[in-house]
Amino acid sequence: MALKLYNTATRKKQLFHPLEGGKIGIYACGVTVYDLCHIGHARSAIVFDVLVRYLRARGFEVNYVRNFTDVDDKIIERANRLGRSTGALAQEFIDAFYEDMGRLNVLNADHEPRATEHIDGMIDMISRLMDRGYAYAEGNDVFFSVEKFKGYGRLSGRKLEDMQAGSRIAVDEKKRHPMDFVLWKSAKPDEPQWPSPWGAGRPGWHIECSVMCNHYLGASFDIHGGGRDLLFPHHENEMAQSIAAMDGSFARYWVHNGFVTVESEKMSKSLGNFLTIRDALKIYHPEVLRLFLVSRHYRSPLDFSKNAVFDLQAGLVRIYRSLQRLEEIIGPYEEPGNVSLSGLSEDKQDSFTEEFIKAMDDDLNTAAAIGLIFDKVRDINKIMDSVDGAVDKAAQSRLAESRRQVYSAGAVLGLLQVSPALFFQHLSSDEMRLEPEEIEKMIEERGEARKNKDWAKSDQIRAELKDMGVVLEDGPKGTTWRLDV
RNA sequence: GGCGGCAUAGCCAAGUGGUAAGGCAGCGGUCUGCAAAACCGUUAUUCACCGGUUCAAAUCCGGUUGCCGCCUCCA
Repeated sequence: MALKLYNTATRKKQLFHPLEGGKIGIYACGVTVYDLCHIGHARSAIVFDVLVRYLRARGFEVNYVRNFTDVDDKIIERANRLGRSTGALAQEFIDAFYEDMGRLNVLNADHEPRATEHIDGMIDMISRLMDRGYAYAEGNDVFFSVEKFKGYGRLSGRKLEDMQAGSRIAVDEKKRHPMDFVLWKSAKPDEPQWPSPWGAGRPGWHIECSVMCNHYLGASFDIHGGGRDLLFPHHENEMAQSIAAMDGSFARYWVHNGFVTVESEKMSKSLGNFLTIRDALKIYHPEVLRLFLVSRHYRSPLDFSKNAVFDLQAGLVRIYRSLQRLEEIIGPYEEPGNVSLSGLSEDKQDSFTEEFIKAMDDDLNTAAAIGLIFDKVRDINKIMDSVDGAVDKAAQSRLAESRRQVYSAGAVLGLLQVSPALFFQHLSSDEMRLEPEEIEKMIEERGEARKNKDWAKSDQIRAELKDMGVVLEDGPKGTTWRLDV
């Protein structure tokens, strides 16, 4: 079995073969830094994070590039409105991006270029397009001529003649064809600008990604990703201008993630159903949110609802509870430096790793992969139930192996990254101001009552603790307590 | 108007030709003084609807209905 990815360009799942041996170049469109990221940005970032983690676990050497668009109409507009520089505004939201994505366990890319760092490259590429006859200057603006590029529209599956350019927005009359798009915009007062052969100005949106792809990954590279909505016009345009300028094939596989909707509607500021990562994390544990975002296949729309997220939380709690119980039996988990899924199946009877790989190989079927983790957790619980008390060597090694599998799978998904104790602590961090000594004292008191078979008193103490958010569990080794989550 | 996607139990969600994963919730049981947790069993004769192909279809084909996305900045 080998990795199959759905390639938007061919509209099929295809076997993935890297351009060059064990090396893979991936470019994912990042964010425009004019505001906080929402959970849709989180989903996209997490999808490619999982892809990169998985490819690395399979032994590939991945060169992952993710950009920041730091010059753009919206940034300029907002900066002007706030009376701030675009640079400072962009930096603020880049910092916020790292903070929010970091909390969600999204790893940094290998290269995280900003558009403004590649202005020279953009001018070079635009010049090449001019030289090759794909671009024309009109005043101080430069446009890409879509009619000159054979196959324009092929990626997104549309024909020039079918598109209703300007149906919702007036077409710039300087364009020779309504679908022509801007490569270089002439400078306006109070806007960032750079000198160019066509006069001072700033780049159009699409050219930055073309240039950065080319700079870090070359004229042909393996995977280009982004949200479904970027397919057109952004990716179509990126591809057209890149191939027109550099030849090559540009991206060989196009991977697009589906949207997060809220109450079945796309998030948008105008609808007011816009949920930032930051706000979501006030309600949900980061891993709960991350689990939710990978619980559905990445290409499907994902509808965000509080109930759905809390249902998943209950599942994650169950996993962590098992891991916690496991620590009591075989000690804390020692994390290996690198996660590797190659050659993991020492036990031929146990197909967990094979099945996990099979699921992930099938166009990153994270939903199926999560199902396997739950199956494995049940196995672990079963073993723990059966050995309660006396753990022999065989059971111990089976438990340790199972746990390693769960954690390896978790690491590929970017989950199970904290200790069970920490997870539960964070999950119930509603500042209950609990005094462990006080709780222990009450448990001791209840223990006395139980010894005297004073069930009324015992149950009353338990009820009091329950009101405080503490759940008791009477086991063979005595009573333990945990926070109610 | 053009293009594309989706429809699986009370809810969430895998499954793309071989007889319905998993999670949540529910019910019954084991354990427990009672609980909690865990485990076991159970919950869709059926995959929006109607036709067709096939020995065999949730899966393929045609049609119908409903929902959604893109065509404008957007993850």
